[in-house]
Amino acid sequence: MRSTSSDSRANRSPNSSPETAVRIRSAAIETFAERGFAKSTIRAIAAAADVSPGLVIHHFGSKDGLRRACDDFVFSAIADAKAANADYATEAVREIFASSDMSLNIDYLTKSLLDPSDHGQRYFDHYVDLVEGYIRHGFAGYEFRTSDTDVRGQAATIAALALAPSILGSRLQMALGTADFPETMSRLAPHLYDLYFHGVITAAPDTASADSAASDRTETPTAHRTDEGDEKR
Amino acid sequence: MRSTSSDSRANRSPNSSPETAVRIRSAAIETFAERGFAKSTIRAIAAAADVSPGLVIHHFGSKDGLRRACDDFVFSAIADAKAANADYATEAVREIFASSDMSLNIDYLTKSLLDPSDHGQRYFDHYVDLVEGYIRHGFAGYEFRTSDTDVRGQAATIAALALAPSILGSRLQMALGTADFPETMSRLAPHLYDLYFHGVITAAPDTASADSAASDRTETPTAHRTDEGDEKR
DNA sequence: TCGACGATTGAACACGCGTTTAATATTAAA
DNA sequence: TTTAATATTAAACGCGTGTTCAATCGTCGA
Repeated sequence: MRSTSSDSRANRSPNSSPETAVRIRSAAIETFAERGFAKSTIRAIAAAADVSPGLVIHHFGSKDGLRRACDDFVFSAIADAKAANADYATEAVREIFASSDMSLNIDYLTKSLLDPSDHGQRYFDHYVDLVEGYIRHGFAGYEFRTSDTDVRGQAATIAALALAPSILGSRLQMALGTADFPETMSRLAPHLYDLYFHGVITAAPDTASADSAASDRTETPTAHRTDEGDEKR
Repeated sequence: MRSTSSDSRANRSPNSSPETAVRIRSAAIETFAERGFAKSTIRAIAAAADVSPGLVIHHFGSKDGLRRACDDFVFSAIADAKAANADYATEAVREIFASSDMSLNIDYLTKSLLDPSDHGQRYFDHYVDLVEGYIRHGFAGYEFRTSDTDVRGQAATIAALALAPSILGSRLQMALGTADFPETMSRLAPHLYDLYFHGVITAAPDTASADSAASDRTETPTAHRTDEGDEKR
């Protein structure tokens, strides 16, 4: 339980403590972003930061402590970026997270979303908030159809779908034969554009074929439905 | 610790290999579906199947062998279900996978999609094929807008988005306060319905506000864009 | 009857993991 | 200079993992 990072009292420590701690944290963020938390080993992170495994523990207390430090850093980095871009935002939705070093943070958060961590949930909730704000008040000139009865559910839906390309990035890349993630995204872009502007379904079987722009239903003929009966989950 | 349920010792003949192997595989599929491959231990699977860890290896060679057996079984189970439902299909897209025991398989494949396994990719490719077929020829009375230039990319896009609710099921459940996955899905359903039928964006900033139903673009003002510059991935 | 073979098990092995520990190096304060 | 405190490391500890191994049990063909 060393108090770390922010040194307790006036000590520019003998060696290079803060600098080294930052280097370890950076290596950890990269490793976590690439392999996920569970598959990342302290030894690998230590090697990437060119220090001993013991030093990682010394500075962050434990692997979970390291994770918390990374979570905090990434989260506030994104919050800062959001604040900075809030004004002259020129593109929509996730475009806020578009700067070069932000893609690393996105990878990190995407991985964080996939293993059951509190921070991952916190990030997802925050992201839903963000989308809800966009839906309600627009974003960068774009305006959104707003659900009459359940904007929160609408925001959660859009948020989940919007994260899919990042989460399935490597699968999409393989399926489409694209070289890297940006290329994959520009391949998807026109279809996302179409979907968000016009939808994809043009005709329903028999019922409800001509309900033009009515929002919100609770039970529908369901153009897209998922599991029905199941046990756990 | 060997407890009741299905007796294995007494009347069961010495060689109950096929039945036992099936029981192990079933336990493995459940465990993998719930916790993912990496976090599932052979000991846990063996306990769930009421056998010793060694027997799991004896029947399947290794943990990877067990995984392969599970992959094959789930994949062909889904293929069979698809073939069976191919005719009187009544709902769209993933609805084929809607029977009670199929939700387990979906969980399994969803997990398989998230860690880098060959079978996960194979499943994703297959799923894109499926969606592409629906887009081209319709499904159960639904008709889809078809991209002029890149149906494959369109199918991959829709496929990825369609998987998002399953992948992020627990996150959505927490964010919305829903009780279980079916409830979560019925919360999302109307918004998915709206999105797939009509889209969500109603007005763009300045450019391209009145292109009504034009499909396919290669560069757009991008209602939904993602990362731009990044290094790895 | 009897031997052989496969199913099955409990114990143990080898390994990688997060973490601990004892020792050393380095520096600020006295 | 001395002293105290921190940074840092190499080695080892404890644990959980996948897997191996020798032994046991039950069945079946001879």
